[in-house]
Amino acid sequence: MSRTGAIVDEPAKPKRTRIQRERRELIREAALEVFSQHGFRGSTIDQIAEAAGMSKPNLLYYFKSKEAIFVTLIDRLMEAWLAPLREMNADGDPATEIRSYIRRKVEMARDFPRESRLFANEILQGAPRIMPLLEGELKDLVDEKAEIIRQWIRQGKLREADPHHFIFAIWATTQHYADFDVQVRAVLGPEKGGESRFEDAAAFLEKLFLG
Amino acid sequence: MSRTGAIVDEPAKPKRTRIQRERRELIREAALEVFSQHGFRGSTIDQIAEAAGMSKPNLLYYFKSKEAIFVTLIDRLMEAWLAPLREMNADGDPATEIRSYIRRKVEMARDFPRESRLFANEILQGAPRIMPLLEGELKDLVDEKAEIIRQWIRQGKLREADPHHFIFAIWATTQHYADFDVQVRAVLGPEKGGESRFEDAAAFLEKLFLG
DNA sequence: GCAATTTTTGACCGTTTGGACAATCGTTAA
DNA sequence: TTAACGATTGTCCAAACGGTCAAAAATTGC
Repeated sequence: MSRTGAIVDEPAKPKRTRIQRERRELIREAALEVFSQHGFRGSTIDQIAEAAGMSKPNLLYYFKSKEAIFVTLIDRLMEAWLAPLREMNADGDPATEIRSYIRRKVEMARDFPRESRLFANEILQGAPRIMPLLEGELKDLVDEKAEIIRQWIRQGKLREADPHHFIFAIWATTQHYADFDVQVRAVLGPEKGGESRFEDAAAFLEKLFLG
Repeated sequence: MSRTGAIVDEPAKPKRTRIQRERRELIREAALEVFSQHGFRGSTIDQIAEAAGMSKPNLLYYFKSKEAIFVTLIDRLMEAWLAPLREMNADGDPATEIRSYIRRKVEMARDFPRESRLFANEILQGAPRIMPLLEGELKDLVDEKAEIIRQWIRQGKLREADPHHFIFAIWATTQHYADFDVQVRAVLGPEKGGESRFEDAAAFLEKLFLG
């Protein structure tokens, strides 16, 4: 009731020093690298510590457990993940809005593949840590945007289609280029698999969803 | 040179008894359940053994290591995985062939989600065990079918689009309903997330790719 | 029925892992 | 200068893990 206030989890007074902020960020970066490659269970604290250039006990001085690192990563990730969809504007031109959304998602697949894989891994394992978020914030956001798309369709500005599955299809196709990158590159081969593959994908997807 | 013949891996003479065949199949089923939920590193031999209703040493009597179980699973999986694409027939009606392919892939997402997740997991981790297959057999198959699609497009039977990315898009969207199932159900909610979601998805995807 | 073979298990082993701890080292501010 | 506090590390531990082994139990072939 008095000073501490919070019976719940997070530290009541983070009050981080400069070094703490820097080191925690350094650890997050290293952990992202390791977790996205090996998954949660497949990664060890030692690996993360080495990638961050510090000893294991030192890392555990900044994060009290492996789980704690993972959770802060997921938290940050979800923010960035929802942002592009949030920006879809009901008052904008439908084709332009959809096109922008696709472009941003492809750019994210290109520029933040580790984040995408981390997210995919979490969902694959049954989303044990973010289930409430999926059923709450995410569902609400999708429902809201689906309604916008439904109106665009009603106005004849977009092709007839189920808005929810429309959004799923954009997610699936764009994230595919991050999550299944090795397969994409293996199949395209050295010639077509160069860095142009993201531009090719974006062009293809625009046509697919708007053409 | 003489009797053994194979310098390579697999046992020259499997010569399995009835019990061995049954038990090995039982173990594969249990391993599929466990691996697809927790990934390779996240699964333990004990978990698999318990799921198969036997002791750990007993399981190791049938498969010499955890890795060995995983490998036979992947092998079987890849066969089933390539089959639908193999069936795409150059002499058939393009729309019908694509429609059938999409339907089969959606059915596989519905009926074999564990296999899909196992595969996704392997690719996510960089496909350490199936890279040669991706660059060889898979690439060849995709190139062959892409050529067929290219001709269909040239004949005006399909919309203009890059055949490789066209195939990727079908993979991504259909497998999404297996790999990201928890997210799909969370977003659709109890009403729309019932078992009809696969039929809805199939209908949506047909329109998307052929409409 | 019995010997040979296959199947099953309890006990065990070395290694890896997440994490705790106390001691040390560095920094800072009075 | 020094006391207080922040940062770092070597050492250690208990649990979990993959896998072995010898011996027991069950099955099979005669």
